Amino acid sequence: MSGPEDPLLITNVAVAVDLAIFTIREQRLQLLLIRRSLAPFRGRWALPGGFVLPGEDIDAAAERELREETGVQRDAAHLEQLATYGAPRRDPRGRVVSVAHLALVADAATPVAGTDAAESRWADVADLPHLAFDHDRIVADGLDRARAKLEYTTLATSFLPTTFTLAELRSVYEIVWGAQLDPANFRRKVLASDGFVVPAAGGPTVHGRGRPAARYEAGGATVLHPPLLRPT
Amino acid sequence: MSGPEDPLLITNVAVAVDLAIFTIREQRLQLLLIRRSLAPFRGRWALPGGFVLPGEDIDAAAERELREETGVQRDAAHLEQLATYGAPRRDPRGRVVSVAHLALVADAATPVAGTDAAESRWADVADLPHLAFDHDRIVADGLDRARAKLEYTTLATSFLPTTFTLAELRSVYEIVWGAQLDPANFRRKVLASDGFVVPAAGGPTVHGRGRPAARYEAGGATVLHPPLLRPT
DNA sequence: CGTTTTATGGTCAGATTGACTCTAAAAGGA
DNA sequence: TCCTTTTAGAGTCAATCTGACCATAAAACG
Repeated sequence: MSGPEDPLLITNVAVAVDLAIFTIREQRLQLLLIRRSLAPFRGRWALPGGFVLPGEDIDAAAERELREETGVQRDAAHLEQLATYGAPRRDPRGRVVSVAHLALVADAATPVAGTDAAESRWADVADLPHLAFDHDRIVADGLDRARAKLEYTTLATSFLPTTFTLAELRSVYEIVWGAQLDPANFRRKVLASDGFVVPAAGGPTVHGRGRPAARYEAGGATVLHPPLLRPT
Repeated sequence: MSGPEDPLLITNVAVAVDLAIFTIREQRLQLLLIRRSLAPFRGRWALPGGFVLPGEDIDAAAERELREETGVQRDAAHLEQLATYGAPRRDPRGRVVSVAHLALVADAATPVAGTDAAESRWADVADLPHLAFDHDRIVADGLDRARAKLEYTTLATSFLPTTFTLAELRSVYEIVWGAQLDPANFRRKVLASDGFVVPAAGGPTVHGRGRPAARYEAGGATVLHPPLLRPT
């Protein structure tokens, strides 16, 4: 593009980042919500987010927000840009362009505490309230992205702690996709995918019931060849 | 996110859209470039783009730019948001956040004429000059996206006119992926993909050499089940 | 100590894939 | 006209992959 040659064309635009932060808790896919304490949409639930600071990179702003809201460091979670939402009237106070991000975090590492005072909670994705602004759409887009990316990337491991069993990994897929997978076939495909998972050092788990499962950790791979397709 | 509660936080940010417009001409994947007539990067090639007007939706701005640069209407091409680039120093004049878009257009419908005066050309993707701003990265990201989306969507048809032969469709894949595909196997997979292509009304083509091929047109499908994976 | 539960290894028929072969239908040249 | 060249399109076949199962292993529970 070109620069602001004509200052008259420059709208006073504010740039924000909003985060759709997903995790899996209690066997359910959940999303972090913040209750707005200010107008507009005061009292309404919304995605965590905030303005990009002067001189701050957009990616850095997203990382900062993720850290502020969950205490999660960049390397302990997956964070990627989702899409940018800039309809003229999406914020009644003025032109605000929001660069939405998708974050996947592990359960253990995401206390709701540590937030900047505002009330927050993990909400079941299957039972979300109507959100402020255009955040309903952002969440829908984020869900689509997450579900699709499980097929051809190793992203599912982002929902899990450092080491995990194949049953836990399968559970991630089942919860995100809302479909049952055959344990034996899932194992075969995952183990055949080069670099998806590698055996972890420690011994088996004590899961409580059933035969203890071997522990694995994420391998170096980030894309899956071939993909692990959703059941039709 | 929340609104501009503190006016001091609002940087004077300009929002632009930049377009990576790909087409296939002369059996090569090409990208539309504009030569900058103003500083910065004056004389350097860059992606077409411009500022989002006050009150204009970002998507609308992208459609407008596409129309201005190529004369292509929205429905005759594929246009999607790619990513947003907002590093603080990406534009030396000030903070400019660019919402990059990816466009795929058919050859016939894209004259370089009709442009707003600036010099423009189609450049081979394999032989691009060093572009202004961070446009090299935008192009690389757009290429990755396009190559990946050919696998699991019917996007390849966007490069072709309304009706086309399977050889032409295969050629799109081969040019974008830079790999040869077996004609017979390609045909089998495409015809087996429900709604990818449907036979066109008109008779066969006279291609010049060889047996004339049947004409097809894009079917209603937009995603491919199963995907048409790149050769390994 | 038997029952239940889950992990993990195998089996098998059917579907899919990649590599090829064969025929059809045109153009171009001798 | 007839032969050669070229590409479209149908078909074959072995290797691989997939989904649906079955079987055994290793724990907890009563």
